[in-house]
Amino acid sequence: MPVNESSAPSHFIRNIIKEDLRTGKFGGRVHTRFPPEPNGYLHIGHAKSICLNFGLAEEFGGKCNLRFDDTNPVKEEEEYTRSIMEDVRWLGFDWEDRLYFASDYFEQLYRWAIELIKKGKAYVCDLSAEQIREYRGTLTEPGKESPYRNRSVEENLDLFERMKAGEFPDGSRTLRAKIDMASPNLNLRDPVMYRILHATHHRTGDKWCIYPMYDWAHGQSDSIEGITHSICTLEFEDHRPLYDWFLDELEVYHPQQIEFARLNLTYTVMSKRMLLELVQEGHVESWDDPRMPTISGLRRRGYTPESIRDFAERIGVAKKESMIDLALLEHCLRDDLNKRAHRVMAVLHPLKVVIENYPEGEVEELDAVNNPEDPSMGTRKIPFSRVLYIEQDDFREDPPRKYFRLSPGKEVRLRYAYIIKCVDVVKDEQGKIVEVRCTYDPETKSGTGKTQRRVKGTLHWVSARHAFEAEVRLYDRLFSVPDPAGDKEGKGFKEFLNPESLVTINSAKLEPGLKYAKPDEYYQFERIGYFCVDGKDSKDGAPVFNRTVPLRDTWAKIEKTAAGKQPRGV
RNA sequence: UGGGGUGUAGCCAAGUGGUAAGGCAGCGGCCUUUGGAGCCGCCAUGCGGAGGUUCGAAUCCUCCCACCCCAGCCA
Repeated sequence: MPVNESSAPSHFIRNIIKEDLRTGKFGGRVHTRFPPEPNGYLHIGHAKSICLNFGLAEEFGGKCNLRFDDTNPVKEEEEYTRSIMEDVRWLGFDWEDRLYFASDYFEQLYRWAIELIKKGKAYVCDLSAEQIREYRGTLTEPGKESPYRNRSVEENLDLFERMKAGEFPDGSRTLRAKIDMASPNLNLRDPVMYRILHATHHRTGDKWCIYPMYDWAHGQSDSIEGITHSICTLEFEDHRPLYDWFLDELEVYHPQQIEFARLNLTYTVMSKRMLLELVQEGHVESWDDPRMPTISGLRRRGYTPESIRDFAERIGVAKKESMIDLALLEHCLRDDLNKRAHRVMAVLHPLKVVIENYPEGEVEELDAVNNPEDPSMGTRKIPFSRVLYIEQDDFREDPPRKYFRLSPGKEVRLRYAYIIKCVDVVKDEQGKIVEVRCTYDPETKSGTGKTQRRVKGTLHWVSARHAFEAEVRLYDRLFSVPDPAGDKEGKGFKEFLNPESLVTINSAKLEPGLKYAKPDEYYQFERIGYFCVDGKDSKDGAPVFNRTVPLRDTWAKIEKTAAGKQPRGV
């Protein structure tokens, strides 16, 4: 066991495990499981659970299983199990040889059901779905017992056998646990254990036409696998008495269910239903659209597994329902990317700059550092010439106070190159600035140490002749309000979609080396943000760049507050 | 007016009777050839509320309030 466990912040589940280890409750074992239903793609909320389950096992020298909770054939697909395995692996976790499916236990579950019938603890019920609902009672009134509740063991055995044999149509009968129709906990009012579903299961095919319900399958699956701590979300708290009831009646190994609050993130929705809607109605391109909070979406957006794991650690684990600020996720991302991203220069909104006193036709190869945070990443050469592009935002004809960038008569440094001075501005007929004329000071070349002159601003740039043009996609939050799912007077979450969540730049000017950028590489476009190569739409020699997250922009903040205080603009 | 949960800063979150950790956000400042990064500092006389016990209460007791979950043959 790692000795550094104290370095991890404590949370209640970790405390429970430490206590169980101390008292020897499970013989010193820690065995968890991540149990997704293969009916959709994994999202950042699942990542919290994955990190918790696999992380705890790792921390205490235990094991964590990957188990698909595939008890409902009508909703589940092979495609989802594929993507789920890919996502868990990408996050950096390994279930080794412990890949399981609840459907692997159908036979055992069936035998256990017969056992309960024989004990008089389960019965076949002929009530329809609607009748079951009526008989269940309400939150404040007890339910009524089903007229089929007291069938003989023999009749139950016979009927159940015939249910399995396919003699009855869907919905005609169920197998129910005989518990207490007057229980204040509705889950204990004779819950359904099996329903008839003549559907083809993605793994068991047509072998079964009765399928176990979640409550009947989950605890027993945990038991079979020898799980010690069965961690799930808060809404299952009311199910725990049932979880315990089945295990106790069966007199089998009994894991401990522990519930924690699921993740909610500002400016996003997390329900599978809503995410599915976004995909099906075309509000996003697909499940892995870079604006989606899915693991595959985050991956395509340029998130690193490390940043997500760091995030999962920092948000903590508790029973309080919370809404985490997206800014924290972005902080974790930038924190990681800052250390690993390869710095490059890219001009998104080009403005031509001509250096009047720089010789026509001359080209210099300048040295640029690949990552100031990590010298081992080395340096590269970038071409400099007479005509360049700078960012339109980096020039203002009439600069506001504290504007450190270029403006008429002012000096600025070109990163890794020279200090230049703006001497003229060229406009078109509409008065739009189309070109800036400058002069450069040859004595100020970067790295020569010939001058001690300092200027306030440093701009990124790209040599016009050498620029490589590529498509750049600027992604932003998908929703424009912090809690799109928390309906403001009945408005649906889709009314809050951010119309500017994707802005495409067709031909940004990039430094030439970027032509060979590949997916899985992390870049920082200096002074702009972190970018990655889109894994789907890029081609060899024609990469498409996705903005992962912008750099923090102090100047934008200053301008914004200034605009707020003095609403006279410009 | 059933049952199960949860309330500590703008957002998370430690703390479990000895006088409110930490992170994010925010705000100052330093530094800087990225207005990035980094560094320094500030940010709860207060822990949902009211009583009570105690030398001492976020922690114990009583009552109250607010919010979330449960009436699928979904998970």
